[in-house]
Amino acid sequence: MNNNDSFIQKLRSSGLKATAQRIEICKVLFNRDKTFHFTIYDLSKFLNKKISLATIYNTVNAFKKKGYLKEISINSDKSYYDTNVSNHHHFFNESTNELIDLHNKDVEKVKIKKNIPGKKIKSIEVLVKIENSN
Amino acid sequence: MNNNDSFIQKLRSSGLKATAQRIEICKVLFNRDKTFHFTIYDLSKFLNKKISLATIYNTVNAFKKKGYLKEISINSDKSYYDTNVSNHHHFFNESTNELIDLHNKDVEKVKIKKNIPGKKIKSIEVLVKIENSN
DNA sequence: TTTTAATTTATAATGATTCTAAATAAGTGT
DNA sequence: ACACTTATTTAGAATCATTATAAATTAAAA
Repeated sequence: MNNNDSFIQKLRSSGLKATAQRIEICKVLFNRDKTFHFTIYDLSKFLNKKISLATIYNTVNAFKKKGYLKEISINSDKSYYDTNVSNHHHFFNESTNELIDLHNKDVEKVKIKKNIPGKKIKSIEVLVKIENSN
Repeated sequence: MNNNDSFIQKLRSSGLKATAQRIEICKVLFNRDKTFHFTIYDLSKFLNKKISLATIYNTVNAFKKKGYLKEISINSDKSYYDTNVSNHHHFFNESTNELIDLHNKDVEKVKIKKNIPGKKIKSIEVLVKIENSN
């Protein structure tokens, strides 16, 4: 089974049609050793005008809904996404607007001593903002 | 010293001219018992069309730069601000898009076991996403 | 009071994202 | 292989938050 086939399976198994565009996007996003942090603009540059911007948005939103991508919470004018959908955290380099993974093992378990009645915790996200230390 | 005077002092002491608009905005933001979480849209509703939207943006940005307001990191189409500029964290109710303070004393100290060479940590923010538990 | 620079403002511009609706293509059944 | 149904793609328009512009106003200093 080659790479494309695995993407086709992945797409079909979640009820998405395996279109050429989605497979192309899968290749950019998931054929990687390390996790990929990106904006729509970043992704569109990788795709090099081969795919319409509307489709890129549609696909990223679809993948997010299916749990293949995760949106990262930072205050920015644009959305950042992460191919690492497991539980983990981030450094955000405010000098370069760059994200760096911060694995769970590198953060001592975050313990919340307050609970909100009638609500349950969905996720706990730690964002460590960093800057040049000179 | 009445309230306005204290705002005038506050503004002047940080090199901002004490304009009627800024004093009006100070009253909305800082005459409160509890901290105030808001968007520009929220604030403009409180000000009830008395002040131009451009001025509201300018002022919020100026106050943020001076450290009177803090921007909160959540992935949203708009920016959220907080009148509590001390070190603390947040719950974000995903059902209602509402923010709730999570004081430092209610979070066990977040310990980061990884450091990025040449960078220093500027802030550590914890965002606890919650939803209805039924 | 005069002066100067900061501020306010309406409006235009920008940029990210979503919407629209027509054309295309995937997957299903024959 | 073929037709059918429905999802998807797409260009372009629309929307929404935010910033820029540039002329009029005003605060604060001289």
